[in-house]
Amino acid sequence: MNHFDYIDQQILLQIREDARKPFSQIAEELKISNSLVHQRIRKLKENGVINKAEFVIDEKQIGYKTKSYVGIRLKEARYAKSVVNDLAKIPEILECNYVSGNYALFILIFAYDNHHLRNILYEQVHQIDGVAGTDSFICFDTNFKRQITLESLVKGKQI
Amino acid sequence: MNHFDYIDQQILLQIREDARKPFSQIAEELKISNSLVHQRIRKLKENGVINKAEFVIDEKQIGYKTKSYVGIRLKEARYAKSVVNDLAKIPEILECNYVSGNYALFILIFAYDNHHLRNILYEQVHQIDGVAGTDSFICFDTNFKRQITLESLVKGKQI
DNA sequence: GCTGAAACAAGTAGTGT
DNA sequence: ACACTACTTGTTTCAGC
Repeated sequence: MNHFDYIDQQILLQIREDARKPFSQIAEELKISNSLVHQRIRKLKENGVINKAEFVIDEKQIGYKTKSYVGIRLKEARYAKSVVNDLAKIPEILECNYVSGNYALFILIFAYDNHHLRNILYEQVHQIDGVAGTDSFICFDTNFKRQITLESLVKGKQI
Repeated sequence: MNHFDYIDQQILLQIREDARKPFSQIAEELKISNSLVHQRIRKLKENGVINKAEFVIDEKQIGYKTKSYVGIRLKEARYAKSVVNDLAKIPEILECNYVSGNYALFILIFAYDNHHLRNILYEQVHQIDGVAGTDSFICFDTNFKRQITLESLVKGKQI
């Protein structure tokens, strides 16, 4: 487990909201040198706390209007690995997890519309060897979507 | 619906993978001026296609080991709005959607461990007025997690 | 572990085609 | 819609505390 101090926490809070924020500006606000900001960010990368900076694309704006979570049941548990492999080939599936409960796998799909979603499920997912059935949870609206809190992050003294 | 050309597509492909990639470098690779890169990105922002750049934080590295999707059933549909309001106050809930199917709401929770998850569900979520019950889909492993494909984005000629 | 200065690279804005 | 130039700003490295 990593150790974070107040500076690390503050840097993380800022860059996760704006990955293009100038390091020099962060330095100014925290009243530290910009080389220190640089150093800390390098260490956070080395420790795998942050990996990459991404511009967030609004899926709706580029035509993907239907978002749906889908639970997948398998004929037998041993199919899991090969099913995951086949699911990975479908570009509209953005996330795939092994889960507890009624389903073996739980995936996230973005499709152009409901019809497109239906096609992906019936013509692609259901054709995969080992898939017994699926249940869809189509998202009518996303009420909120946010990043994890960092308030509890600082183990040391907060200056 | 927006119109995208080859340049827009290429810029999006690059900055969504590395939001800190110098615009001048993108310009060089696409053999255009860096002011054009700048212009295009400004337009993509104006159109809401991209909104912000975020550094991706690895939740596991900062102590959140348990990821779980949770379906929520309500006593009556009319509770939906106030329940969403109360869910938003729980910081470990990172996403909340209205969905079709067996559940009214579908949320994503990150907790320190299974015990912490149990506490959040029993002591917080289940106490909310209108919540009838929940089903948890704890993620044992995330096989993949990726961004949407942009191959189909270009409506015009690809040079 | 941190700062400060200096060399270098990138972002920005205005002008012209 | 795009490129070019001049100007401003940010990044990065390294010697020194």
